[in-house]
Amino acid sequence: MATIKDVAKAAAVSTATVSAVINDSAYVSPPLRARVQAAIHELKYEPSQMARNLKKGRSELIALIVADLANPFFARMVWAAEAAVAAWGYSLVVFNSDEKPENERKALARIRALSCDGALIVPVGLPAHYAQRDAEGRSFPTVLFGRVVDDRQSDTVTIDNVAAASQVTNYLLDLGHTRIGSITGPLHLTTGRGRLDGMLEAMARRGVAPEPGHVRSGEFREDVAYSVAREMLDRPDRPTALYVANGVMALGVMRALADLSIHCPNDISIASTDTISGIGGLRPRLTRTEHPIIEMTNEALRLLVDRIQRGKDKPPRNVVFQPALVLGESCAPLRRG
Amino acid sequence: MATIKDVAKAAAVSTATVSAVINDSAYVSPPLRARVQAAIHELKYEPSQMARNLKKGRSELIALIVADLANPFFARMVWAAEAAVAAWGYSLVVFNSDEKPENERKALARIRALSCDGALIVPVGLPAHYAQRDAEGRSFPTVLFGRVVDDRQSDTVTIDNVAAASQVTNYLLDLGHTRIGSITGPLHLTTGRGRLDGMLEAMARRGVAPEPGHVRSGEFREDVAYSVAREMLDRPDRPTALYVANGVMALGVMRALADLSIHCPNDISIASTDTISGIGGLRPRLTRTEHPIIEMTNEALRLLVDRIQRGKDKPPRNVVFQPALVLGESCAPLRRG
DNA sequence: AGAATATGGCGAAACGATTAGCTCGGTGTC
DNA sequence: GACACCGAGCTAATCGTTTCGCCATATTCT
Repeated sequence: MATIKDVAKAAAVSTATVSAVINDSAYVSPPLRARVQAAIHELKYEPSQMARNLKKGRSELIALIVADLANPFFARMVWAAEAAVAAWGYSLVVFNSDEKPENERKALARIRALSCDGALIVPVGLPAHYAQRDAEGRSFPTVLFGRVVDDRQSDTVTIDNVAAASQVTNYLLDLGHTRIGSITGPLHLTTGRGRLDGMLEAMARRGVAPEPGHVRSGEFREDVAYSVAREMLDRPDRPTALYVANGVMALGVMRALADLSIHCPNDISIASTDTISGIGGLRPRLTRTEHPIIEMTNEALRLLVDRIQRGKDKPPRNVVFQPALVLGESCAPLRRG
Repeated sequence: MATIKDVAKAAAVSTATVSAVINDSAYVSPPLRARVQAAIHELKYEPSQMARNLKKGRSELIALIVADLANPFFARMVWAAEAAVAAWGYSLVVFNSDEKPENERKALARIRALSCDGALIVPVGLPAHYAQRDAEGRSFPTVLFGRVVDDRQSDTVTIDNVAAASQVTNYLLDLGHTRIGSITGPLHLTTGRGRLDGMLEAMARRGVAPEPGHVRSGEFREDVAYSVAREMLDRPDRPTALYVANGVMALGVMRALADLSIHCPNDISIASTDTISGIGGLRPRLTRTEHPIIEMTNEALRLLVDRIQRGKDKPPRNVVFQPALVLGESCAPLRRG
């Protein structure tokens, strides 16, 4: 590769002038500028981003750590993040913590080593200090996404999980259901806990409560939801309606229903929270809340880039999005008797 | 951040010694080593990957350009690639060309600027010279994935598309179908062209050919497949079986069938090539070929890392994977009459 | 004993850019 | 004509590492 020195030599100017031409950082007379540009073209010179980064102390890299890359929800987030990051002139480095604190720790170390300019993190959920302050007391630009952890340093972008679950549950209650069950996510995550709380609250407001055994917690995984659903639904006292905590799990539940020959919505009503691409082909269409994941990701990156480019010392901001209820055909009014 | 100089000063040694301690690159006497390590700990020193990279001329970054990040197939590939890359000690920078040559060009430029050590590329399909040789004639380590383009410089990892389509088509023929239609991918891509060719070949071997209007090409997108299917299938002379070129499109076709109240497999048999996660919840289960995307991605990264670490001048290798036919319930024998 | 050989550690030159500070003519003002 | 001022371009220091070559000292060989 040609370096800036080669160009300087070829154009018979100093490296400072070449730099000025490249960056438009100072006035260079037309003849010189032309010579420099000719030399650049001639030598196929491209400035080394690495050298530039070292000097300027930034890397134009933004890191994304997601909790589960195999989950289509987060895959979609990667898609949105790549586009947003590119639009801001950065590149995206992707990490998968796979819900394991250990992997998250490794990724964070790697991010510091690469001197990424900032990080968008779907935390695994342990209370942690993500926005570690360095020696000078400046904190590393960080936006936490989707899950709330006890971190008063970082910006956060989340969805109102309680509201999402309440909306869905109220809809089921309005259809006359009272024997409502739920397959929840992990309860140490706000996305798991909050959705269960929202459901319980909504039921409590109508003076009902789920029966024991009708609320089962699991992981946000298709196969786990499948087995939990098979077990819960293959008995006479099964619920008449089921609230499933996320889209991936809903797929598992639908698969279980098919295997058990339970018809939805005739035999049981199913509703869920959040959505995943590909769910569109499912019949019956699922009644669910949709989360504006693209808008959320864009907003998160707006916050992040703002923190990178403007001050790192602004107070943290917390943006909460509202979910929207979308009706499918997976729920039916309770049949008496 | 503390630098190597600070550490050297604190431990009263030279920076060379600190470097030797960090990298284990030379013998350092126990007392000195201890002093240095103490200083490192004391100052919370972490070597700057950026400075290191500049000096050593590598970045420990591997780039991945996929043709369509919104496609679950490629999302899954990102998942596999992140894991593999991390296992090799690299980090993954993700780009989305969105099937646009212009975006791919930009991504390639960015990759060079970041001095990534290598790139795994799902090419948009234009004949191009990906493994550009630099001034010294060494080519940039590149592996092309999934689609064949005219590039004799790069390693490639692909699937045998013709075989995939043939298998599926033969299965439909064995069920007695002869009025077989197809919704194909873009024919300028080998994944599109090859699958159509495989289907036509298989039919030709049995002395049949699709009727005009029963082969329609589109894009690898759910919505495009949906509208093409609606149009093709909403007429009396519709095919009795349909071969759909990929998983995303199959979802769109199933959606069209539901809207048209055409029952699968009673009224029409559907089969497709490749698979996507989430398709598991679909009923009836799709008869399809499965592509070993994880193994393919792992193999591609093995080739890439090998090329990065061993010679860049080995002759290019081309690995072709074979698809496997997986039977679902979306196909039924032809009903005479 | 003196020469040859090893060995631990240091000094300083890279890597490829940016940028502060300087030089050196040319203008403008009084 | 002397003075300050300005603007284009250059020199050289710097970012934080790695690494080549060198220098003492200690060990071994003849």
